[in-house]
Amino acid sequence: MPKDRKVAKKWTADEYIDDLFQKKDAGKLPMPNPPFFLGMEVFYLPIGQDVLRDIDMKRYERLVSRGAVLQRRYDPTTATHIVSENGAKVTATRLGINSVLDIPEHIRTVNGAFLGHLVSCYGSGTHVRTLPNGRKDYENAHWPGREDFDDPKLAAFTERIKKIEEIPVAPPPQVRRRHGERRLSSPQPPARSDTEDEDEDPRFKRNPTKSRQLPTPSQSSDIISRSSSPGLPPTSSPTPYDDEKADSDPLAEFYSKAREEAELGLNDESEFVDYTNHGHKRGVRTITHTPPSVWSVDNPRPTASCLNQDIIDELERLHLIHSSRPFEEDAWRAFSYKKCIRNIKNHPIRIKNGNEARQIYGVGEKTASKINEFLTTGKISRITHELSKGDVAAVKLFTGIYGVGSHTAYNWYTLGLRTLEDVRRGKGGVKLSPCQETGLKFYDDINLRMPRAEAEEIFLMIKPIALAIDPKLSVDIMGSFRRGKADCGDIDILITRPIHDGKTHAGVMARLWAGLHKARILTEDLALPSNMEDSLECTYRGLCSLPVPDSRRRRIDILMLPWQYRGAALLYYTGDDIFNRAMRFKAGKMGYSLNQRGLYAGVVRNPNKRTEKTNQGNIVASETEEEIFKILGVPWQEPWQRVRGA
DNA sequence: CGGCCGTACTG
DNA sequence: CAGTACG
DNA sequence: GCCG
Repeated sequence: MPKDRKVAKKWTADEYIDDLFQKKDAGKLPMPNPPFFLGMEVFYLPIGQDVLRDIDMKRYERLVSRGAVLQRRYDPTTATHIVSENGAKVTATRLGINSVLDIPEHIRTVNGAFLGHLVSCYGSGTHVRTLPNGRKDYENAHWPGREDFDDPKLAAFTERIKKIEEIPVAPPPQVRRRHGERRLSSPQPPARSDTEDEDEDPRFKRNPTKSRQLPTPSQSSDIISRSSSPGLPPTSSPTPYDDEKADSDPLAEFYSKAREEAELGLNDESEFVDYTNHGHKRGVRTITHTPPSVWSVDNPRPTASCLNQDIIDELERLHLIHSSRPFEEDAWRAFSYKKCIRNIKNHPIRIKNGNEARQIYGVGEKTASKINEFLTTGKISRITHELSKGDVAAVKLFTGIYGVGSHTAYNWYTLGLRTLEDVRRGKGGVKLSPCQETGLKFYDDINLRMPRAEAEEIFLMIKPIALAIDPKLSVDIMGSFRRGKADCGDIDILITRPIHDGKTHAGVMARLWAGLHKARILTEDLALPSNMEDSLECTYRGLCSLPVPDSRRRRIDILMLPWQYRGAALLYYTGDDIFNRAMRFKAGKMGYSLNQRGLYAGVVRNPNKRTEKTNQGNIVASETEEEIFKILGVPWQEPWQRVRGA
């Protein structure tokens, strides 16, 4: 019984939620009116990992008794609200996402004070009429509305408010900062006002009392960020790096290393399969504070940190330079820089010199010395030199055209083309493929991300059209949408069909394609499946738009696959790409091969031709994502936790 | 020194 | 086949 | 460009 404080039962959140709903179902929970949380699905993130505070229990109860549904695990696809008293970084980490900015826009994020606020505003209901029989008439009642959750005093994360305001604004130009300069800290409104709330304990307002547990890197970086503007090092504040270092550095230092080493075939406590065959498993064991598993895919990565943002900006430039050049070596250099960037983003403490950078997995001698150059001189001469040539800018511009990669772009540059207008005019005699024509025509639209809501809206128009063709089709929206992202670069739809009645979805793609064009949802095709007519497995790529005036073109991919492959297909089509690579990499090291059709054992490859398979192998798993995770020894991760890239 | 994911569509 | 794209 |  939660009320018996004397008994002092320690409740975990899950237990308490279960208990609450049991009571509610049994009619034992008092249900005060009005039920103004009806329709809300809340993920409440209490402070501390295990034992609930009294205040949290009280709030849980209040939420449930007023009609809210509580999520045991965060699910962005159904959540309407997140309540968190934690800082942005801790919250992001515990939601399994990179940043609170990845929380879909429609989900309101509020702090714990919101409950008291709502109760005080609406506690007895506003405009609720009491009927003669004593019951209440809620017909014209005034419920807490959007504005209540937008109240800055109740907003959990000011950065989300900022983000919503910023949406129409174009991305800011990259500002060069010299060494030693800090970013302008934008005037941040106070994160929270110390409201006089009925049940607020001021001790818990700000500091996530880092409870007796080992500090995690994200926790410590959270504290750093809160001591000044979000995500930035304190200007001259009393939180010197050394203090942080003393407490989180030794662990933090090698988290990304551990994760990355993992990716490359070191070990995992639970599995402990000797993938490397090197025999000295102990070396890894000496790391006592590592997360339970060290494979990259096994642990949701901690929050991105902006501590080393200036360094990352420089590495991004190096990445851009090399990805602009159509040579294989450059492609791999770009690959390396991307890896560096990922790992440095995960590095929870400020890098002070090249030596420190060199300790980070993925940062080699060359990059470390470049970082050192940047930290001492404020610039990297190599970057200045390379960028002065002008090819990088042109290639970047041209590769923005769908269907134009670094080779084509670089050729055009060599031919003297510099602008999109040059391309349009066919300068230098360049000819565009049909798909590139479309890419050029809708250059701006294609390079723009769409709000999550629009992706959903388009999907909800497509789904019934598909189901009209065959009501038994399974039609899902995948990609960044399924990962719960607030905005989507494209719409990914996976279609398949159960086989248990002996029928198939053969020919559906052709009919759907026609139907979607007729409905004016599909506007242009980029790549048609080779055989839409009767294949069970095909890919469509194209553009679509909401069939209303002035709507933008959006990229859409439709993938069809046999039912048996559904799990592997979900896995593939959900991504993200880095997560997929890591899974495939791990599969490879374990002697499997993973693709969108399944996990295969015994695949033999031609040692000369990398992609060529001498032996197809036997399918081991493919019907569900879970079995694939299980066989690969990867702890289950929800789609929105599968984020490895930026 | 070789590997760095594995596949589908275009022309 | 090379080039580009997808997650 | 980094790693084994």
